[in-house]
Amino acid sequence: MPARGDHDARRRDVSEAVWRVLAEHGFGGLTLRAVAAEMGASTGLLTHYFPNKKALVAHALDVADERTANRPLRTAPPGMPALRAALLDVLSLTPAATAMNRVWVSSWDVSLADPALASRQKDRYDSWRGRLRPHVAAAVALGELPAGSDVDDVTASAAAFAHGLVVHALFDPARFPPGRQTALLDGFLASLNPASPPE
Amino acid sequence: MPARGDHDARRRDVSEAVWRVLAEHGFGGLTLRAVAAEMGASTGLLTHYFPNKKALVAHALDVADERTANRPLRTAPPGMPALRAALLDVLSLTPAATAMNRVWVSSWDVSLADPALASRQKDRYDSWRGRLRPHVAAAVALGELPAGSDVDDVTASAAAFAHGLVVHALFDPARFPPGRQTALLDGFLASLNPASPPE
DNA sequence: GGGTACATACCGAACGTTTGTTATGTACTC
DNA sequence: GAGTACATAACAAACGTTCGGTATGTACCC
Repeated sequence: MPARGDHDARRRDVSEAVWRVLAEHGFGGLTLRAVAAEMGASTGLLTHYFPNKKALVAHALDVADERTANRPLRTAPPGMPALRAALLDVLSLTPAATAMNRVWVSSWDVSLADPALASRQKDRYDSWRGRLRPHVAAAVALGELPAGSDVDDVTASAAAFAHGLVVHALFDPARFPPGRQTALLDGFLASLNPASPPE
Repeated sequence: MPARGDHDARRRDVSEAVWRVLAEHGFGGLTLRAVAAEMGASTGLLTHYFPNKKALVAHALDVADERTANRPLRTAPPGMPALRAALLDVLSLTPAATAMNRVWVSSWDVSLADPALASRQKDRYDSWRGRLRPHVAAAVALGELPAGSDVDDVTASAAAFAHGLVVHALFDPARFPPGRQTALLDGFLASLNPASPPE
């Protein structure tokens, strides 16, 4: 029996079961019974920790977001290498990352349908771009990007490119293996600096 | 009452009602009764034309795909202008295009969960890149892109960029109004050619 | 330290609703 | 009258949610 006071830990356990169900069956297969079965518990447990299904989903996305933020990130020198590393962290280069991306892409449906979730999703990508931005700014300062570059525009472009690549790789993993994803990203980053030769 | 023999037309009517429901409530809100109500009919009509819900959804996606292919496209000179036009056709520059993209993004959840739909979606994006590719090849031939460019890579990058932009614009339309989407796309296309100055 | 009081954690069943699907009925066309 | 094109009604299954019940803790009193 779990000791008292690990209420939050239990909620996290539930959220991870939610995550596992989503990774396998998508939102269409996400039911309270499926989640309960996934963690070997009853639906009573779920309702004990969450007022309703919507709250359960929202918390699962929050937990995943937090785990994404706290996972071991690639380290790289400031400027372009750091930007590259941050974007590589997002691509589907490992099975775990692929499963994660699969769920995030799936979540876009419910997020678009529910204003509250949509707002949260907007904030998420907003803050992601906010974390990318300093790297772009550093790259400009270091002369790795043209002096006239609009930092916000470059950041938004890089974010869009990475997310688009995630989607295409999810549907056609054979055509977008990790090596090609990396190569495409490198090509994109290289093209941002007109001075560098395409080697 | 519809005349006899327009069986396919009626199926298309149904699919467009499906589309409208999806645009407003996502797949979580897609029920046979909702579709029937949307077109002022009964569920009996739906089952008369489709064996089950899955077939109904699949056909709706096919019809939308066909409509996407046959819609009035921008015309532009071969090479980069044509590529730009083709990508602009995909962005959320009008309310209609936004609604369309919203549904496509939503469909990614079910598509990822169902192997049959996933395969179809893969083919769709495959053929889309196939339609983009000639423009890239023409741009290389015309000297608008570096002679050494890998046509497939550039095509894939452009497709990914556009789709990523679609997603970000859907969640944060205020930050990605049509003008900025166009500007970001132009910036991306300009960066593909190292020779052109950033004006 | 035993006994009472109460909160927490969870199960398992039940509730009412909604779902996709099927069956039946009706009107119109050829 | 056979067949198409629907509406209407009914179906069982599955859904989210509610709820009574039980087990297990902690807190306090004597």
